[in-house]
Amino acid sequence: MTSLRVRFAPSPTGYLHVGGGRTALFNWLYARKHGGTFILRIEDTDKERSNDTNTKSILEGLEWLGLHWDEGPYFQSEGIARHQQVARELLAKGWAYRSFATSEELEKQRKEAEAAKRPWLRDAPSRALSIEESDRRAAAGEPFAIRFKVPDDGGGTRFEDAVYGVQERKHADIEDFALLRPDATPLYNHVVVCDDVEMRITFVIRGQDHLSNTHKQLLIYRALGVEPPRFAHLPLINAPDRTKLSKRKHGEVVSVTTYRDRGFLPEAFRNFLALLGWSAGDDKEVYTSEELVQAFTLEGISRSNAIINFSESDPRMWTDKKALHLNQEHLNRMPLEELAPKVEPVLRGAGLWDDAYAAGGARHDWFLRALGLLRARFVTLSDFAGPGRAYFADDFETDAAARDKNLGKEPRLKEWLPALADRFEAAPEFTHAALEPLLRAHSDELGVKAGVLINAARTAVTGQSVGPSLFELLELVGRERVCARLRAAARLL
RNA sequence: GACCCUGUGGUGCAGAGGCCCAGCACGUCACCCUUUCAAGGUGAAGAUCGAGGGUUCGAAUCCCUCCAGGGUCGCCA
Repeated sequence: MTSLRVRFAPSPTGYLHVGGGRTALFNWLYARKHGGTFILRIEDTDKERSNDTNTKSILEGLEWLGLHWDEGPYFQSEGIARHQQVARELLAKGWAYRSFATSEELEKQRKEAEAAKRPWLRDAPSRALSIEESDRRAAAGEPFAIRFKVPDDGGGTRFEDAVYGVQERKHADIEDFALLRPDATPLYNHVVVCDDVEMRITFVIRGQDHLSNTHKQLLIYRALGVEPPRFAHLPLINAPDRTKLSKRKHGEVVSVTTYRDRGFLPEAFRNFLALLGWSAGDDKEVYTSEELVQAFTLEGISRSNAIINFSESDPRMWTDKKALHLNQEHLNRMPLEELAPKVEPVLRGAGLWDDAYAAGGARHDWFLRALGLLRARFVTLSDFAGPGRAYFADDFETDAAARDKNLGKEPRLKEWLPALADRFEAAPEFTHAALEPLLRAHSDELGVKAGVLINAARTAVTGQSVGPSLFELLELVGRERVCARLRAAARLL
């Protein structure tokens, strides 16, 4: 009885993208739900394309997502000697053969196969070589790759995928794939099996792009005499144009760290990712992380590819609206005490942080009230430093459209605003309950609709045309700042 | 080309033969509330369930064909 072990095995040929993030998430959820071990393995066998920067950014992405691994990161490149050893064993046992065909010869073979309308399957001349002849040529220093000798027996491979169901493939449809290059460096299909065996992986959860590769890997398991793990393949995530997501084509939306940098909550992003290709079978959409772990099942994974919607031209749709919406939900449902530490780094980054806001600090309660009031209309954490800037600093910008709409149309505001400030100055207490009658009385006396003053005041005090209820916001910002801003706005008219 | 997978409103998902003249959410639109709104409330539009054939008393759900999209076929991962 071995315990459940799953792994996420990205190759560091790029940063962590959303598809990878989701694969990692599903592995993590599965492990968490069943008390298994979640392993991280970096597949860096392709030295040409792998680099440390990418590895770092993948780890960063996973950390931000909160997908903590129990073991690793292991680096595939560290096991090369073992991979080579296994390949030599396979060769010795007759499960593989030396493929002496040069690149040119292979290309020729493939062209001939194509011309004959047959798929290329084997390096037939090499495969037909006697062991003695093969040994002799190898000893003579002739370069060769090692290829798996797919049985010629009319049989096939079969496995039951947890998502896609029973999968069968005839040996006659599987080509003799290479295990080792002529320089003895190992290739993907071989390495994955070696490492999954070495790490005693019991369940492989990965992208659907590996579905057909699985048959090759099964062949290796069989040759090795090792019981293969179970498999679950995940549908792919595509771009709105239905093509594969790529940074070149689709830009930053595909990178997990973009979501971090744009003020996403990791739990919200996990929630979004989980819903891309999975559902509990009901209509529930907003999940806390605990609920997600509870509800997650492989059976709920769908087989069709999902599309992540976004638009390069519309900044409000820089990523999927659903993701944004989910973030807003999480932002608004989260206890304020939990939200506060998440907003802190954002404010720090914008130079808006005050240590008095911290838990136990003099202004902590005020800070929580501010977050509570502001978040109803905010979507991401970044909003606190953007449209929310005026609540934390005096050097905020006034939105041009807001100024035109609320301050620019009524010239008499030049007098009305300072007069309002005078009234506020004299108010016995600066609370929303006390402020509202004051403003309304003021507008009555002036014979204008309260809305004119209310909207002008909102823009003067916060720089925005939208925001929380004015009187609550005034109370929050405080008498001194409010009055100063009302007068300053009037001076600029 | 070969092999494999998929196909429910714009998007993400429900739906596992009758409860579906198809549900939820996002988005869109309208209205209400109101001091604003990218907030809240209410409501509307939007799907001949890829197409065509079957099976069945009855199909989005089962079968066949076709079409479309995706994946794999590398001495990439």
